[in-house]
Amino acid sequence: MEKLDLEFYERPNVLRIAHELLGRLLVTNWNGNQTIGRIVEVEAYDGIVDKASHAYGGRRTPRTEIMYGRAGTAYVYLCYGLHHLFNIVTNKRDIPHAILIRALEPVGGTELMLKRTGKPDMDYSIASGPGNVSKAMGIATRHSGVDLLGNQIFIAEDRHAIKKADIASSPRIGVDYAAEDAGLPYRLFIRDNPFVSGKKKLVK
DNA sequence: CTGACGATTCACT
DNA sequence: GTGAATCGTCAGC
Repeated sequence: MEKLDLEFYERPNVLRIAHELLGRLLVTNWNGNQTIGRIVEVEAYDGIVDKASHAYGGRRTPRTEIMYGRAGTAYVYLCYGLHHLFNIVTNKRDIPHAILIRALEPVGGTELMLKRTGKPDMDYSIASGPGNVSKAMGIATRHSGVDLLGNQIFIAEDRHAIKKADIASSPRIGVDYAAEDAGLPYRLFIRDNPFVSGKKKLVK
């Protein structure tokens, strides 16, 4: 499996990268256990100009500092005290772009995913929604800062390219606080994929 | 030091 | 549709 490289992550257009992440494989690897999921839903966060981003207005805190670092790094944070949300840092240093992975279609290590999530059987919800993605993949806040060019967590190329026509967009979920930016179509997902989270309300 | 709250999920009405 | 779970983070004192 070929990893996506630094050039891929360092590019300036976060929406373009988000588009290109769809259909690719997220891999986690630790304690001799590997899990693999195809990325079917993402959200782009456009740095300091984006009111929905933790880095809006150039806000820097110990937690968000990761986003100002090198592209191709994991940014994981705890949401609502219980959910670990996994993001990918993009663009050059000091430009805090990030992409939230919101849903995966299980590809490998499904037994382990079932064990981690406590589900008796495989179903569409196993890695649907950002909290469930992390749970199924075994990702937690302690992985914030992990290098995606390494072997623990990485994104792999995949032969099957996603056609542009198969990608749909909508406003992002749970960012109503972001005023005029709340309506931006920065949530991207593979049309008709049953693992995509939420209700189906297509924008285009 | 303190309190308010979140890029959510799930069970329940 | 509504509400509880649950705790690290951060602004404000």
